[in-house]
Amino acid sequence: MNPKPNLLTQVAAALPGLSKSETKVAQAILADPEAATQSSIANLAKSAGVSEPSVNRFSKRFGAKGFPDFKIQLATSLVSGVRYMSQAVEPSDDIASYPFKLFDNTISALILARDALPTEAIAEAVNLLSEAKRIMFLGLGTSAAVAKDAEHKFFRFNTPVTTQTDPLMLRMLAAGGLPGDVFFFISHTGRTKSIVEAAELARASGATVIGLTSAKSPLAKACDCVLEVNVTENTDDYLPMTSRIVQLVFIDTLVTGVMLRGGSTLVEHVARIKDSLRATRYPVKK
Amino acid sequence: MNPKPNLLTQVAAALPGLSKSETKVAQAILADPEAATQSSIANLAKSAGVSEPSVNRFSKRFGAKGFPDFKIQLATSLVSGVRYMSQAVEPSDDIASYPFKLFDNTISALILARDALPTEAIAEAVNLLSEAKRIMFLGLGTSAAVAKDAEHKFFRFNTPVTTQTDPLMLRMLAAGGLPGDVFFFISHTGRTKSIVEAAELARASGATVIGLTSAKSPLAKACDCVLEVNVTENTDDYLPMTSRIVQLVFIDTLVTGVMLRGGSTLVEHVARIKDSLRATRYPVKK
DNA sequence: CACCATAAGTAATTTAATTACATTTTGAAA
DNA sequence: TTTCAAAATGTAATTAAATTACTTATGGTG
Repeated sequence: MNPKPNLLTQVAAALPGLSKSETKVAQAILADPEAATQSSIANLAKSAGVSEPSVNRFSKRFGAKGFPDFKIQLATSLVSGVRYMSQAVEPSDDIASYPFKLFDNTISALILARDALPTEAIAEAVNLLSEAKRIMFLGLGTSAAVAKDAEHKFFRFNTPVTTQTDPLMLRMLAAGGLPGDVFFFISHTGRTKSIVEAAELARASGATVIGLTSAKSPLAKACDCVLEVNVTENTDDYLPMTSRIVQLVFIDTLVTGVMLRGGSTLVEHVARIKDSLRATRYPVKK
Repeated sequence: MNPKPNLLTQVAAALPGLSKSETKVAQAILADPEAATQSSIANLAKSAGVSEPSVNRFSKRFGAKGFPDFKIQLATSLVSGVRYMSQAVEPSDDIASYPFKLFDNTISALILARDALPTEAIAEAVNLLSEAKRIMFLGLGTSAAVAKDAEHKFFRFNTPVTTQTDPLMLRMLAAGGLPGDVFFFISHTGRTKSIVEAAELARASGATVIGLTSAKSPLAKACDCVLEVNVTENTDDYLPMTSRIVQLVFIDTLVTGVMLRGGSTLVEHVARIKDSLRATRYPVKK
């Protein structure tokens, strides 16, 4: 549950300290780990040129209950990743477990999101954003931080971009939308009244409305283009965590899409802006 | 590329078409896949309430050579992975590749960060934050969004919390620090002058200074407690992306740590605050 | 060079998994 | 509703795999 250094790495690292026949076993495993997970103890013993108990002892040395257990651990370590569907944080968790659970949960959420990416919608959103005369990123609460991040990234392009969290300003902004404006609404639930109403106003005003939200939500219904993020937060007692991370990677995706679409001209423009920050930092000494 | 037929998913998907005892086996596996990879065929048969050959037949139905082979495939599927060290986005990338690259890069960064988590520093930061009389989250640029997110989460606790991005205000705030104040600085590079100077001022004023930054940076040197985030951005031509995601998961970790430390009292407090938001949303219709 | 400690192997034993076969259940047709 | 065949499941025997107990070999040290 805690730091689980890759078993294969561990075997490689332990090599120098191993005895003669254990070295043979280690080499046989390292030579073809995939095959090792498939073979019987007899098989592996033979291909390593040692006896079966040697393989068994080898397995135990690496913390396994026996050879079959070792094979399972090995199989697991061959995939660089995370335990799927890790559990929610519980009151009994301590420093050795909850940070890892949080990372694992986040990673799992990203993997799920990646496996269900709405590429067409992304492509469309990139087009809309690239051609926008003006962009508004709008979110409240947790999503306000996401909107701010989006603003910060899009600010580097040539298009005017703003965020707004005051609900009254939001309404006025939306009501005053014009063709060419892109209103980008961010809401995990897609049910926040001010946001949904603003989206409806914006749409009625003739502007383009994009939503980064969950499918079939009221907000989704009010949008021209919906970027569906379906994340099941498994943290009822605690705070929502993973959804905004997925939202942010969506923002990254859009930024990248706009950059790619803009070509070298835009890349240079952004580079110039980035350079302007150099003077604000202490230089890295060689 | 993307869709990996996850064995666990396959089992879940096949459920409706399974026979009575196969369903039992499937349910037993789905109930605790982790345990299934550890148990013998007899064990699993017992906990599913079926005979051993049923389990064996079940295994074969899912394409395994036998039960041990099934266990290995299952163990593998419990780890959902990413191609380790995926590449940077290139101008030649299109909609079918760059979104996946971005997700993969982010996931890889999180995996690396998880494998190098500074647990002691996290524990210390949790203690400091839990006991703070006042907390300031301070970051500029991209990190401002992270600070905002942190503010939003810590706002739900009992402790006063603020953010600030105006460099002059920052200086004044830092200079006016008092014992019991916690200044939490966020900076990927750890070299932003205003931030480093503010950290030094805050420290001199007697407040506690925590830094979420990269190791050995000027900012790190000015802190009482450093949360090291070492992310190598592999996006020189494009924009920094992954570091702030890792920072955010660190924030999540700290929030969770404070919650756990606060116990049920704090959990209830936060739940009450969360409830207050209900009225702002359209209800979910049944 | 004798001794102990460690390493490795052999063979017996135990445990686990599979197969062959018997029994039960199910569902369709008479 | 009865009957029968096909599918599903279980029982028990068999085979395969892994482990343990024990023996032999190796290497370093007094």
